[in-house]
Amino acid sequence: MDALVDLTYKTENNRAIIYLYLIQKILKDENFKPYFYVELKEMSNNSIEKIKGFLKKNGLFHYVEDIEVVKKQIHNKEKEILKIITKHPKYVPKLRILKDLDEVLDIYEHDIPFAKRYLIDNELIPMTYWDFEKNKIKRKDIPKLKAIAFDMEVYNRNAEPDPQKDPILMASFYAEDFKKVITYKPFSHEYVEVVKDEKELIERIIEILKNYDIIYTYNGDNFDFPYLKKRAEVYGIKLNLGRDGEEIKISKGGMHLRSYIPGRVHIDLYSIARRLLHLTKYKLEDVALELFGVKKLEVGHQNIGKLWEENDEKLIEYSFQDALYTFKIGEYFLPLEVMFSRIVNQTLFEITRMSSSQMVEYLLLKNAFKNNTIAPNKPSNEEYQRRLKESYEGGYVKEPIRGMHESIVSFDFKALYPSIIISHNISPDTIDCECCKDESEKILEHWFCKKKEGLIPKTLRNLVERRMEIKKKMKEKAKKGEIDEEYKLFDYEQKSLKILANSHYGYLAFPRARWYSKECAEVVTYLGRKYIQQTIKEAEKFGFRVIYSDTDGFYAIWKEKISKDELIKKVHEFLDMINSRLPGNMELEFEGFYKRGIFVTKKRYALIDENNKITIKGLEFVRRDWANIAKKTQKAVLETLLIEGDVEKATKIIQDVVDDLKKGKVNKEDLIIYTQLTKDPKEYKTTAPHVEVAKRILKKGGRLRIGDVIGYIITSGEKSISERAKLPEEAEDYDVEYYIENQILPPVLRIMEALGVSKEELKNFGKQVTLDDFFKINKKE
DNA sequence: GCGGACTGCTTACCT
DNA sequence: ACAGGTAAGCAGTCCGCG
Repeated sequence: MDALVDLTYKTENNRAIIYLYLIQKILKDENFKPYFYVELKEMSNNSIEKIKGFLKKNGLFHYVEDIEVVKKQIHNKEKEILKIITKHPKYVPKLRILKDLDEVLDIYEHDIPFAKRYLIDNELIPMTYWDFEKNKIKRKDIPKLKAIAFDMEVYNRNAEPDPQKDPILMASFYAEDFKKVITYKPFSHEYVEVVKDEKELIERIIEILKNYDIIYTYNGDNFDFPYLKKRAEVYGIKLNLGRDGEEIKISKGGMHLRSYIPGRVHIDLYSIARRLLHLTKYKLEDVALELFGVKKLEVGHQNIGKLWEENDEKLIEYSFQDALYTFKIGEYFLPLEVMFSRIVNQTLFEITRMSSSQMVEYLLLKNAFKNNTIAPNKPSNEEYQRRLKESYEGGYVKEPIRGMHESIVSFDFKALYPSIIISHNISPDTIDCECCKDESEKILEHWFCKKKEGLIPKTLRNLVERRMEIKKKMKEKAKKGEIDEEYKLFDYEQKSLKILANSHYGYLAFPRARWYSKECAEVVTYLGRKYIQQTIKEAEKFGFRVIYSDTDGFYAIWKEKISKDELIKKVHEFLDMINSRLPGNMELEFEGFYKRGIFVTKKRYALIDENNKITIKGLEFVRRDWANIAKKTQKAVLETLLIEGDVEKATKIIQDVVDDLKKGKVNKEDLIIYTQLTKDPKEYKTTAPHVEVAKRILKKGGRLRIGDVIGYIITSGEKSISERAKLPEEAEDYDVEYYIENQILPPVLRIMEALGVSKEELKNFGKQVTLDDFFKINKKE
């Protein structure tokens, strides 16, 4: 029983050999050859001879192993093209020059990495117990792999650690069978292992990591492994961590680094957490708190050197917890990533570093290969720039009826865009086809092939059908009370299928996509708007009052007072009517019932259900760029209004917070405003608080990366807000007026105003509780 | 010269 | 580095005003 864990290729005798790393052994495939396609203006022996002549003349012919004529689907037609098979992947870039020949129209699939190509062309599913004789799945459970979490602490002297000078202090490990902090200074802690010096530490790290299949890190791609490598170089040690003794490969993947260990799976959880969670900050402790509700011990990077010198055991505990929670987070994300790896058919290492558009693209490449279809090329830079400028209309958003509503029901379309794409066969290879030109019905001047299913609808239909099957199995299991391991795996699988299905529409309009089609994306949103608007019209006709709608769903109340049971009955009558009219697999669903809801503006509202569960959308409470004190106050006000409808009490809450702020009774942490740095501080055209803070951090020699989230406090003074923004550790006070006028009051006042509480009324409430500053604001408008 | 209105840039959200 | 639609803050500029 074995499974494919990783795959790469190596060069032996100038030949590329595919290495398949299974759990038990390593297999080699020496027969798979790199290739790409050449489309000729005219397929003829003469043209082929000219190409060969050109290659010979330019000393390129020895790169070519063979040239075949193959029949492929290209530009929606079957056509003979050349398949140029080369002796090594590195020759493919050199042979791209063929593109410029007179005889050649274009070249294709010349930029697909060789190991990925192997998985596209071969039926082999990674991370699955596989029958290598019969070439099929043996079992669906996740292969048992030995996993370890790894983390290092590094000396620092009030600045970024410098790998030329600053040593690694300790390494922590967490695995089921190995929990240790290894260092070279005596510390007393149950998990400490002491070695002689840093050199021995590095050797020990290598020795330990070589026992595991999966290595979890938190930012290991960009920090731990590159740093370890540089320190190892200082001692002349090679990081031969690979299964076959290969060295770790640290390469640039776009703006970031990636640390690849052949034959093992290095999973960096930082990028995964950023992709799959939705948090204010993404430090290890933030993620641990979110996922497990535990407060991890924190020491702050700048204190590590000091703690080390003081021999403080806290450092050991901190380091140990880093490894422990990295492991836990790894376990948490692994199943979903395994499902992506299986569905997209790429290795776990690659999958954990792919964006959703990349996953969609590799899935489409796989399906295109199965359909004998040539993949379109990635856009040139000019084409990319052209695409960037293209825009089109998106989803429909209805202006909400502002204020409080009671007994609200919500409806939404089940997977609106995927179902539109499938039902209307919308795809770059079906749009405006020659064969259906005289098709009577046109959508935005376009039509879609009626004879052949497009690549994207076909791929989507496969995802949707697989998901429905799994959901069915899950239902059966749940009925039998079998909420077991298999059930949980089904759940991960259906989740990953859903995520992939939902990514296809965005991919169509992604300017770097191979299968880009603005026209297709435009038709999808057009039909989406049409369906939701028609459904809203029908709902109104039926007797609902639609309060608000956004893209694929809407909130409604019944036109007159009725009981909840009657309302739910109306809901189902309406659904039956609508669904009987909808085409294909499109379906409107009942999403939920809410006792009350406050609608403020488009994309900003709050609801409460029968269990007093509150849902808040778009309001400041859910935004990271507001101080916690402002968010907490808004939440308290919303709760009071939604549960009790008591405006006066809400006013009192606000007054109390204002008083606390004035008295300086508010926690510093509650005053921090978090804002993401989205570009290099130099690039900003405007002055903004977080940018000013970022510039100061850099001036002091601190490290900042694009994408980092900066926390700051507005301190008192006369200058602009940006100039008064300070890092929490350097802020000595806070600007009371700023926090009252710019943080606390705007979010709560917007809600009060939505309820029609006039400024006059607020003033009166204020007088009763002797508010003073509260009214200053009201005066403002 | 002043204050409010308006604009551009920016962020983070919703679907 | 999947899309468009949207609200809102801050900084800077415009505009009216005897």
